[in-house]
Amino acid sequence: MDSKPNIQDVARLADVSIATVSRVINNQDGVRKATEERILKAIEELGYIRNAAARTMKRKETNTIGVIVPDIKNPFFPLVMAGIEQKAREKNYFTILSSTNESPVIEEKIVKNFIERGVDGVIITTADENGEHLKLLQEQNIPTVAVDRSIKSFEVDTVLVDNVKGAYQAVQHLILQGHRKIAIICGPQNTTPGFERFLGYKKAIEDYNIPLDERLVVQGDFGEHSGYLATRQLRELDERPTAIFSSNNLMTIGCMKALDDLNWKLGYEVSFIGFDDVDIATFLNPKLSVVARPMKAVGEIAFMFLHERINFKEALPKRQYSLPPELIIRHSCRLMKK
Amino acid sequence: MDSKPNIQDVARLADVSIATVSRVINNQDGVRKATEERILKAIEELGYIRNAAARTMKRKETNTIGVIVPDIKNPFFPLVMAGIEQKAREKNYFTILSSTNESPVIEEKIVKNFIERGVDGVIITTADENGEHLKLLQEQNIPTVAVDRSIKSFEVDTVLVDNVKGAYQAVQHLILQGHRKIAIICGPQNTTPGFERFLGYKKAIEDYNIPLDERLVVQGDFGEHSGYLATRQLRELDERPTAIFSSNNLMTIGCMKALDDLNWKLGYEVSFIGFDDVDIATFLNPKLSVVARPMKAVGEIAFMFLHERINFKEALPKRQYSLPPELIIRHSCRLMKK
DNA sequence: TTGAAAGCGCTAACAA
DNA sequence: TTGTTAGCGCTTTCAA
Repeated sequence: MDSKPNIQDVARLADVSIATVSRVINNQDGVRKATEERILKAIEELGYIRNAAARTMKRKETNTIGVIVPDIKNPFFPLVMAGIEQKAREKNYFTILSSTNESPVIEEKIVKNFIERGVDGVIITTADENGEHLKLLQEQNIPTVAVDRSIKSFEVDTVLVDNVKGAYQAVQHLILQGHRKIAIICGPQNTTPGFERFLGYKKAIEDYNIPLDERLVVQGDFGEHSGYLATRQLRELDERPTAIFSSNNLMTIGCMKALDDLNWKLGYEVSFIGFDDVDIATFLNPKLSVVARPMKAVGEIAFMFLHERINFKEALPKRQYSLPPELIIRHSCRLMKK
Repeated sequence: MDSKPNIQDVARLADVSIATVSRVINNQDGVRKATEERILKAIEELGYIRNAAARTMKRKETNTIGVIVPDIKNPFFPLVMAGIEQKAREKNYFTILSSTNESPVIEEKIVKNFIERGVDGVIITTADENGEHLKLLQEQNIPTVAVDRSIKSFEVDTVLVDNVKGAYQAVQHLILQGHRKIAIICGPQNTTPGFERFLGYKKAIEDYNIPLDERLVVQGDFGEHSGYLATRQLRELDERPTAIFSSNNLMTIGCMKALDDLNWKLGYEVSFIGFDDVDIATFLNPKLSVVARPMKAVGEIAFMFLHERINFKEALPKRQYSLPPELIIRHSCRLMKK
């Protein structure tokens, strides 16, 4: 067991040719039982493990998919990942995950590295939807699925949650409670989720004949701190909103911290609803109403798409799947007293 | 651009030998400027990307480390991962992550797959500390670092947080507030964190001459639901505890849900302190006191250990690093009224 | 400064 | 049922 044993060593020990050993380690038939056992024994004895690099060189496939997320610390992604991994495991695929820290530069490096490694496909939530830095995927003809954020510069299969509908429902709920001064903490408008959720907000107030008040529209960056700042800004207004809609989980957390610091009474002085369910939702008093997304299902469908794309490459037209969000009513939206 | 271009295609187009191309793509010198530019141009034109499999075959190293965690959905791990990734990126290593779902069987498969791929090392929080299923790592002489949970069956570098100390401080804090009926929600006793935190608990009450009351020791499995159940069980006691110490983050969450359901007033009727800081800690009322762990530092040190081990293999003795936890006092532990 | 060529460990086509 | 052999795409040694 000096340096790593290879297929040669096994063949020699079992007194057969390497071709026969190859058959055994690949579970092909056409090997006499006794021979197989001898080989298995040799493998065991030497502690032989097949070299994936060499195998890949011949086979041109790795049975591995790469997953790229912008921020592993955002709980949304581990949940999506769990869905991907489960389905992948069923189909005998391996999954490798990398996080870009929201940096397109790092993202590009990761993509390149994944391609070098010959992943059979990639699932990505990009740090920059314009997607120029992802052209490699297209050029190299790598099956790709976009999740949560779409890619502008070329066509890919995409799995999204219906952001417009989710935001609409949330805001509608507020309106039906009698609110008219409804603020929105927006995500970045150059991202699909940020833009579409704002769209849903606008659509809802429009449908109910509420004029859009620019002062109630505050920009955030999907980060916790921006939610905090936005909330403080809203509090400064002469005419304060009676309700707030936050566009994502992290900003919701920031918003709650601000509410607490400002002593702005959740549910009483200001109603609240957020996009994305969060851990803290049921621990607050009152409990937070939210629009929840089916993260695991997102991951599962993303993998199914990718798997089909890997196996039929050109044949399929590009698809987009939009999952319905779910409105979860708890107690943070109160009826407006007239 | 029919099938993927290789080094041959580049060489042909640039009218040089493949050796020269190889020099360029590996940034070696000894290539005339003009030649280099011609090659670069050819690479660009063809969209050439070097094949990692072929490269690995020659080089015998991948500049990649594998990370194995038991549950990607537990926020502890993404945070550790962030620390690993950051340091790895600095040293030009790539990181691939897989989650085992707490299954030693899946874990063994992942380990094997990582070895097949020739990872230069692995960082692992194992699903089964006895570690028989990890012998491969040892046999194949793969540099390995254990994180958070140790491995019994062979020696590895290990990075832990000082569980005994953390639990001791937490329980001591309770004692100094005048509590004597202090319950513990334990983790599995066959895991290092579960066992050691119980040890810290015992040590603390012993030091302060409080007899161990078996009824106040409830077993959990580190999962949320077990924390919930444990809390209900404690509530049933004739002599209820005046304080609870929970051994990890998920059980803390379960415990909080139970407190709420049982209408058992946190801080007033029962004091609480938990191992691990949690998102919800500062949103509860009163805010939760906890023992926090430096997750990112854990990841960083784990990578540093691994990196040294990769570069000096045999030379180093096995090391164990124990990080100090931090006691964060908020408001969930109240002074006992005499 | 450049090129020729050996060979890394494996799979698969073909032959026996 | 088993063996021989030609590469897969690259790095690296040696020679020019």
